[in-house]
Amino acid sequence: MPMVAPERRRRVTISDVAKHAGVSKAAVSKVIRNDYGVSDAMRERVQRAIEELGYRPQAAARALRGRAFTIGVLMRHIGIPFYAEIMTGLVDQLAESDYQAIMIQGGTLDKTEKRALDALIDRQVDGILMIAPLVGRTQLEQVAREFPTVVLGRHDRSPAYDSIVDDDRVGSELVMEHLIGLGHRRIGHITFQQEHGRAADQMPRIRAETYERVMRDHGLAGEIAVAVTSYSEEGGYDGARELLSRDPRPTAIFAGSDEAALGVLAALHEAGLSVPDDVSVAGYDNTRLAAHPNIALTTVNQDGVVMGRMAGRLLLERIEGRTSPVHFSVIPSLVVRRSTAAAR
Amino acid sequence: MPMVAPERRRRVTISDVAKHAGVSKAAVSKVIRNDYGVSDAMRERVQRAIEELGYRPQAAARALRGRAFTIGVLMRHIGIPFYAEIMTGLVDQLAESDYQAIMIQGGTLDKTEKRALDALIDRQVDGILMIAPLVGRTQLEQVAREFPTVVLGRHDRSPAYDSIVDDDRVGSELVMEHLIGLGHRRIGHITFQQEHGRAADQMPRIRAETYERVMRDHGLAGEIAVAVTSYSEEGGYDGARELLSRDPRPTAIFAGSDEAALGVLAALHEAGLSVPDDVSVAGYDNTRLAAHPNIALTTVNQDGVVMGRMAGRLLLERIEGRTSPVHFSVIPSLVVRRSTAAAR
DNA sequence: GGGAAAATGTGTACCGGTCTACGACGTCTC
DNA sequence: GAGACGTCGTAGACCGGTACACATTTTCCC
Repeated sequence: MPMVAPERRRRVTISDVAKHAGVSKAAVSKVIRNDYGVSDAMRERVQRAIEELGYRPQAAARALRGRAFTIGVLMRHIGIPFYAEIMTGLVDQLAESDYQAIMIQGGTLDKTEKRALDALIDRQVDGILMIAPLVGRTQLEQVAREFPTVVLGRHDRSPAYDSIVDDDRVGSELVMEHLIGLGHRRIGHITFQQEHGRAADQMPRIRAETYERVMRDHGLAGEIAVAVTSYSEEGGYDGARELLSRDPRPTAIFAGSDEAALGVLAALHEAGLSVPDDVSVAGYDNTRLAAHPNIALTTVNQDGVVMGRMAGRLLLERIEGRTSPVHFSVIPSLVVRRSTAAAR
Repeated sequence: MPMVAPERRRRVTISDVAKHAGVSKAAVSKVIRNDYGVSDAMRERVQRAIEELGYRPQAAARALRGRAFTIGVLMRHIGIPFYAEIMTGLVDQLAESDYQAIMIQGGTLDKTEKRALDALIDRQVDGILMIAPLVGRTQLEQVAREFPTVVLGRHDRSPAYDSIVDDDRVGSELVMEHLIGLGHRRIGHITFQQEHGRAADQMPRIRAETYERVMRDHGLAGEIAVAVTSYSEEGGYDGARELLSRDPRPTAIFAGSDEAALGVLAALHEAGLSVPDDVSVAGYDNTRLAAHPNIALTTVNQDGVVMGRMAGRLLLERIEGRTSPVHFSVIPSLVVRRSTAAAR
């Protein structure tokens, strides 16, 4: 018996459908795209043929002339719970449209992010969602001029793109008023220093400035203590050690992010200090971890799902032709857990 | 002064490059693809033109005839730290090639996963990495027959695709021997019940079976106690409550995943039981959280980075034409932390 | 020096869709 | 009943690359 090669059967194309339905390619195309000038009879006929053959249009071919029906999402890493929330919202919003979201990791270097962004552009995405991108404002605007773009998590507005941000000022105020309300005076803050010469990300700056302003507003200017490290767990750890080395040490620490707050908790644990008895700790982001009983971190919740859904809506609008920019701000809320308590 | 429309300048194409360099399109294409039959002079000349014009080939156009240089990754959700590790390995491996990885979320339903998989296929990816997919084996094989496919985290092998798994048998043995070595006898286990009629995911079954086997091997058949919930935090919580309701209650719990172990910790916390004094807890996966001092979970480490890198390698090989299947197994290791201690 | 073989460059069909232009037909209006 | 107009369907150029066939030149070898 002769060995037959496992025939890699060709994918069904629009021509196959046209032939099967006894109509022209153009007609099938019209039906697919819900274009004007199709009779009910034609629509039904073509749709049955599509059904029978199991036809699915090929995005690459569509992209060449029309749209790819693809939204590209650029993020530093996956694995960040807040990003997952954003995606949930985005996917939910896109579910009713014909668009699909694909994600790509940009990493934490300018170079790798650039490569990832190019990769999206090369793949002819119809719109781009950039989550907390590193890229400079000028290049960002250049991209935005060519493709519908929504930037999430960056405070530098531009008429060229839409932006979605959490109102970090409000969120930081919530934390600070909470701590001060508990009687704390020596409150330390951990912030994130951008690389030199990069104007990109104002978010840590806003949180830090709000911290300082609220301190001053309450006559605590002399107690201001900021550790400049990063928003990572390591950054929180290092920052906490720096703050704890002060004499007298702070009775509360407002970490700029939950990640950093985790590092703070680790440092306190190591130093034999108890939370919240010796030191109160607050974070920002309300990551899933923060809710765990062993962590129970007081933090700020920003609704990632809402942000993601909004991102989807804005992108679809831009794809449909809107050119006037929209800047959307989400009001955060405070989530009080066991990591903060009255000062002693 | 007349208002000039912000001219959306056309993207540079291969023809532009050809014209600029004074050669044919075909020649440029050859240079790009590193094809045979290009002189050094030609190569240099074309490359300079590409440089000068800032040309980048369009993936959609390439895909139509040749390759898209894209690897599609299908995962349930982003936001899972272990997946992030896999991606790190994959991206690292692909960095030296011309391929780019894009990700898509399949969700936890058959229907949404199917849609996501179709979306990848419609986008003409050259290879697919499926991380713990839900899809049935038959359909999986069908996809694999048409596209180079690597499946990660599923134990059902097939000649049609490559698979990468953690050796769950070894990992579970490590945990169990550790607990038994500490003197525990009443050890409970939390496992994940697949939906009815789905043969998909044997992984929880292997962990559970190994648990039972080791118990029996040590003459502890009578102490076997399994809670069937899920691998999520909620599942762990529910499972722990079920196990704790026994009399006498177990002195140790082996949760099938770190996620579930977090839920176990929450339940114990709520019940006023101390870890590890009253109950020892072990997980599986060594997520980043497990390492945090406030959690300090004994768990099994599987090297996601290695798995991701291997996935990349296998995919590239398949794209290059390999058809014989490869099944790769990663040997896990035990990470002992403070959540386990000698039985009292 | 001559013929074969290897190296190099080009022309062009083709991939699978979209979109524009146009023709055929039916309906309405006066 | 003629012209205007709206509706519906089709032909075929086109998007930006790739790949094959082929022409031309160069190299090699005896």
